Amino acid sequence: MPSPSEERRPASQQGMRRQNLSVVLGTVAEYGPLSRADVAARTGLTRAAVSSLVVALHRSALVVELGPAPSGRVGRPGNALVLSTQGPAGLGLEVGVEHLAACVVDLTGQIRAQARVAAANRGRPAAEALAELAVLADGVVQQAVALGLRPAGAVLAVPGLVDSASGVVVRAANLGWRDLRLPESLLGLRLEAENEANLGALAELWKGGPGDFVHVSAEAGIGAALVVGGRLFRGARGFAGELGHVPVHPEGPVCACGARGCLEQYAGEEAVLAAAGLPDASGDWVALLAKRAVEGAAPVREALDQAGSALGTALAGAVNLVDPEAVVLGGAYAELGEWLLPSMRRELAARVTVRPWDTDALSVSTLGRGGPLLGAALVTVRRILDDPSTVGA
Amino acid sequence: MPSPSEERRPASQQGMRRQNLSVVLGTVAEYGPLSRADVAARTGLTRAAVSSLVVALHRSALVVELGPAPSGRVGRPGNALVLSTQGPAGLGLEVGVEHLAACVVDLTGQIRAQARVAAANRGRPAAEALAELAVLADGVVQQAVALGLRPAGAVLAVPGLVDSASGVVVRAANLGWRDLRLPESLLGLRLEAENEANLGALAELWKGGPGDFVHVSAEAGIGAALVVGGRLFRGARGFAGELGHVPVHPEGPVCACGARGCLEQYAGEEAVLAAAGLPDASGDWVALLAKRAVEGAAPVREALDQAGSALGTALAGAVNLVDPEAVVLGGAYAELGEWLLPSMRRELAARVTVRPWDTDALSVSTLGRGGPLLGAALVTVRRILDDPSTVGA
DNA sequence: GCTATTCGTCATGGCACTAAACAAATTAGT
DNA sequence: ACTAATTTGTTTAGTGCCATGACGAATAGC
Repeated sequence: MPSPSEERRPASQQGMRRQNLSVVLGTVAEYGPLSRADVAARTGLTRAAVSSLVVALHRSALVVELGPAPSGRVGRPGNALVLSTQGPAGLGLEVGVEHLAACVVDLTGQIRAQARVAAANRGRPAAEALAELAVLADGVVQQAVALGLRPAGAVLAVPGLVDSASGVVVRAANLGWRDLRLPESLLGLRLEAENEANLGALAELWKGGPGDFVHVSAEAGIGAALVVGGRLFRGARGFAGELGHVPVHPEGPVCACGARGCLEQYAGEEAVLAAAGLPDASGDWVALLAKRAVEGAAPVREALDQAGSALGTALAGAVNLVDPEAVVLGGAYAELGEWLLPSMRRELAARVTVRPWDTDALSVSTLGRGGPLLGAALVTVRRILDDPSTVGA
Repeated sequence: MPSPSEERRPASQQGMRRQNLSVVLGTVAEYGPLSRADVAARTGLTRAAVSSLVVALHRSALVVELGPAPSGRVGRPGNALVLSTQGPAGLGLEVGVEHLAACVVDLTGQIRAQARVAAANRGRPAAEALAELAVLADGVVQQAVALGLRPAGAVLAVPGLVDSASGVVVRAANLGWRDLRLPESLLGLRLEAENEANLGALAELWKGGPGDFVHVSAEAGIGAALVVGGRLFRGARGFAGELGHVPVHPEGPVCACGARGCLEQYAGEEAVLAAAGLPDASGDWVALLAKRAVEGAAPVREALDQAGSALGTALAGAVNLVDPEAVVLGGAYAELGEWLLPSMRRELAARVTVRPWDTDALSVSTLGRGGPLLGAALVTVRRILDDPSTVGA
């Protein structure tokens, strides 16, 4: 009794066309300026087929020709194709506890317009925050339009749990949001929400990271986004990546979640601040910790070392289970990497023993706090690259 | 700079044909006897297209017609199609520490021929074991051929690490195998090797389990196969699922792997036997433990309860990370489920708190020790169902 | 200037599916 | 019992997409 594998969709000629459009566009995107003949050679399609596909991509403003350029080689020079920097684009939005942000990214992944404002969103009515965000976004979109870009979709990064099927924000504790259904569109664009840690991981992936990694992101809670085979792994119900509640010391202190010895009890915001002797810190506590650590405050450094140790232990379990190519420290903790990494590496080296483990496989995200917003904008861009046929002429 | 997603293969008309063959065959496989019109309705293909595809599938002996049967409804009755039980089949092989086994499974997943012999394979030269296995397999294949079946591939279940890219058995400690390259073919069939725990999980999946689960399998070490979206998840290097070396008590006893407090130190064979007061047990230690537990031996029950507790703690971490639909206890420990489950459930309930967790989501495999062998045979069958075009006329 | 080479396009053909018509086989109704 | 209606499976024509091969265009080397 063979089981239902995936959805069983028949292949059609249109599907074939769709896929080949994506193949050509993806090849151009990945391997820089390429002539039609280059694309044909790389993909296995014929030059004739590539030509026909390029016509369609050109009509949708997805690729542009650079014009014939002397190649130095014998023969007629090719007409190089590149991704259009004036075509469809992605709009990324972010609601943080203390800020709002928006940006537009073109097909090449470059940020072309952005804006950010401080805002006290903790406990603020969602509608109010979203209204202010819409104004911010409108300005960014107008800048982008002036540059010849045409945003094709909007994705909102939320610091909380998002049900990816329904798009409902199940809860975002730091904002006080609960079971919030977002409007379906914003500025005439389809609007989607996604967890910010996931988006940070996607940004990391799409900006050249490896195809399999664990992206640790500590903001409010401690989350881990799993990227598997170039895709974000959401789990059966979309709750994958709750690294913060992996048991580290099974008999440890009781966590807010009810269990004992969760990672958050050792490496969460509250725990670290308490250990550092700054239990009442508020605002940008990460920057505060970094500042004190730079200054050489021993208790702070000690606290971060302990937190890194706990993180490393939990991650060792994750690495043993999931066998990722790399582990990336992102989100707010990226800025504390200097003090967290040594003990994290120590634990990983000691506990990942059954397979080869390179300490350099643990690294700090280069995107910093901008990751989620960038990832949000890139969702739309990647969707276009994956299926160019959705873009109208 | 968009990143390389997957391999970028152009779609061709042959590819379209391949996929639609698979769609039709898969639909027939999943939804029982179906007329061409039924298949067309279910898949969205036209009746004409289905007819053409069925001709090809029939030629490859993959489907057979049952003949027109009165349907009770108005109109010409359909000619029901079912999977052939006389066509291509899969050969599964198994080398255990104390046995050899082989079986042939038809397209419907039914075991049609099997054999099993006791054999002392610990430390035995691999060539010798494989030679005996070949004899066993030959007999099974002859039975299958007499039933009209034609095995199309052989898969060997090995209690050890298999590099899935090269097919080399990196190490199988209990057999004493190390970096062993298996012959490319056996009885004229292409031969592949795969870890037995993975195959057990695949059998579970293909015999109707959910599409996302963690399959715990304790034989020599403790392994966990992750099934994600209906596929076995192997990790970046193929080493995913090392549940046995997830840290449970970070300061615990030193494990053979060099780390401290690995799960194996609490729920591995040695640890459990020692705790049960049977440190010198050998042979079928699982059966021995089960027997003593049934008899009511308190130290044995206590030892199993402790082991279950450690298993549950480690699994709680895994569930928090991976969010599976279910956890299945398979392999040798399946037979000890009665005594392991209560404490496992207790830990899971206490530590999986952030998401809903149903205690029934932890269950014991119904396949028992036959899982890996069945899974091995099913690999070939599934491959045919996934790409029927590989089957010659 | 001539040849060789490479690029992009055009014309032709093949393949796989859709669309529509048709023959076959059954039920329902008069 | 005969006709109408319905459903099945096949047949025929048509469409879309890619492969093949030929052609003009543009360049380097001689």
